[in-house]
Amino acid sequence: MSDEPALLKLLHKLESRSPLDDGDRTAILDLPHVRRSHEASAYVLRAKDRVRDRCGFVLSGLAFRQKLAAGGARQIVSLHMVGDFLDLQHLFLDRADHSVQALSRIEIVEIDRAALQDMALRRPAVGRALWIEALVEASILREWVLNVGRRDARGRIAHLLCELWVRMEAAGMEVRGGYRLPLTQEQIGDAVGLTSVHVNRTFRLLAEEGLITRDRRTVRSNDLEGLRSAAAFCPLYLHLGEAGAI
Amino acid sequence: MSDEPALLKLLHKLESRSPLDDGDRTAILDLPHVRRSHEASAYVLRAKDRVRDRCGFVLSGLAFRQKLAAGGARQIVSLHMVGDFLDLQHLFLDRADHSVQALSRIEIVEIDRAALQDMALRRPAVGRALWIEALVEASILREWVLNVGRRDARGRIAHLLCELWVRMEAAGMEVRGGYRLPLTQEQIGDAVGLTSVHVNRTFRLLAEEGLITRDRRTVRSNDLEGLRSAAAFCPLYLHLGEAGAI
DNA sequence: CGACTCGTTGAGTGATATCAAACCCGGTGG
DNA sequence: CCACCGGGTTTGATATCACTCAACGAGTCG
Repeated sequence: MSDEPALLKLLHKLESRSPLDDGDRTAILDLPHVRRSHEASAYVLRAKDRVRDRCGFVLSGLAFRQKLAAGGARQIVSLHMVGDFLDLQHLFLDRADHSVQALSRIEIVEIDRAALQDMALRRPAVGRALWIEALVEASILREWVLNVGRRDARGRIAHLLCELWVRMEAAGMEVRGGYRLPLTQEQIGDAVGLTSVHVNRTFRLLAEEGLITRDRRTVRSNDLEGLRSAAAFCPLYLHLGEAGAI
Repeated sequence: MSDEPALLKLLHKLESRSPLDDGDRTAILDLPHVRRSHEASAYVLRAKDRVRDRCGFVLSGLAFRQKLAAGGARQIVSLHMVGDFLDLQHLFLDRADHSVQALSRIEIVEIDRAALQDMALRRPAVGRALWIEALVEASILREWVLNVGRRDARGRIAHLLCELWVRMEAAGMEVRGGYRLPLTQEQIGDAVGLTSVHVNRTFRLLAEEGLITRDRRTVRSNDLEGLRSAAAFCPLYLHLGEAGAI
């Protein structure tokens, strides 16, 4: 339970994106850092604040990014899990343009921001890995714009479920025919631009179609193909196959 | 009309994001490059293609990024103008997750991709500037998710108009009480997740409210404050004040 | 002048929101 | 062990925003 494993996880993640040499590896493992955890719904970062001098990397649990519209409407703009960076999006920006919040209890490593900036700019292999991380996140944002802008309720939710399915698998989480989704229906609505009531009805619809089954907060599917086609899900945008150089 | 000015424009853009030294400047001006132009609606890059080995930087004209949903519905996920990079989003990714298309006739400089990657990874000051560019673009994407997910038609269009207003001014384009918006109403709809018919009605509504006036494809406003408040526009997400380090 | 694309408008429909109530379940305290 | 409480879920009834379909008008290009 030392914090050695924490940086190892970070190392593995980066290495999966770009080949590193020994210098890179030891530099990563030498990064000044602190382990922390947040309770569900705790803020990791608040919109409009000055960006913190530590950068979080998720070790376990889920988190999300959030923006508020006038009138208090909320939009969740991304979801994050093991192996995701929480502050890469602000690595070189000084004002937070959105909030980051824990969804469930999460554990993170906080890395010194200046040190991470330095790695990004002065260690090409690490820099490449970080670039890829940031670019993939932007790609997911584009898919979310499409999701919210051009799919109906059924497609939106099906797509969200497919995306999480694939991302969780890729992140090495336990996904065997289903997974735990610790979002309330209201939060799901905030992620896909719907009302909690309509999310509920749409879940029922998907269940009636035999595409999913639900129990508490776990979602399962015996018909993943059906779900994918309901979502018109194409995982290219997750850039999973690419290690940066093919 | 040599292409000297092209790289100078690029240089100025980068310098506005991060202070550069002489070595950076000459490296930028030495970048292998080609000047090109595209006719309106020409593709600069197609989704699912292998990413090209040149990176475009806009000198004049407008371009947009686009994704298709099943059934042919289209979503425009971003708009670009002078001083924007067209391929930064794929700088370290190998498959295009979206298409890039010219909106009006555009002029671009195409920079050798490997050379730009190299600058990003090996010239810290330039790398920082490129990071900021990419991160701001992601920030705009988050705002678009919010726009499409949580604002009504009036708010969405007002917000788009405000964003373009501010970005065009910041890019040094001529904006004096109004600007030319070379999008068809259908394209505007594709950008904000509405039908062209509804875009039309909403424009009329905004005009009736005295928030805008239209003539052909130019939009003007005598009541920018009113328009901003209709959009609940807060320009923080454009990160214009920040040079990267405050 | 005809053909086309884009903008405008009307009428009818449909998807999603809103409001409100009941229910379910886990947690807490008597 | 039961009663209660509170957040989340489920369901119904109704309202509304935005979509669809369809026609017409206006500008542009050959």
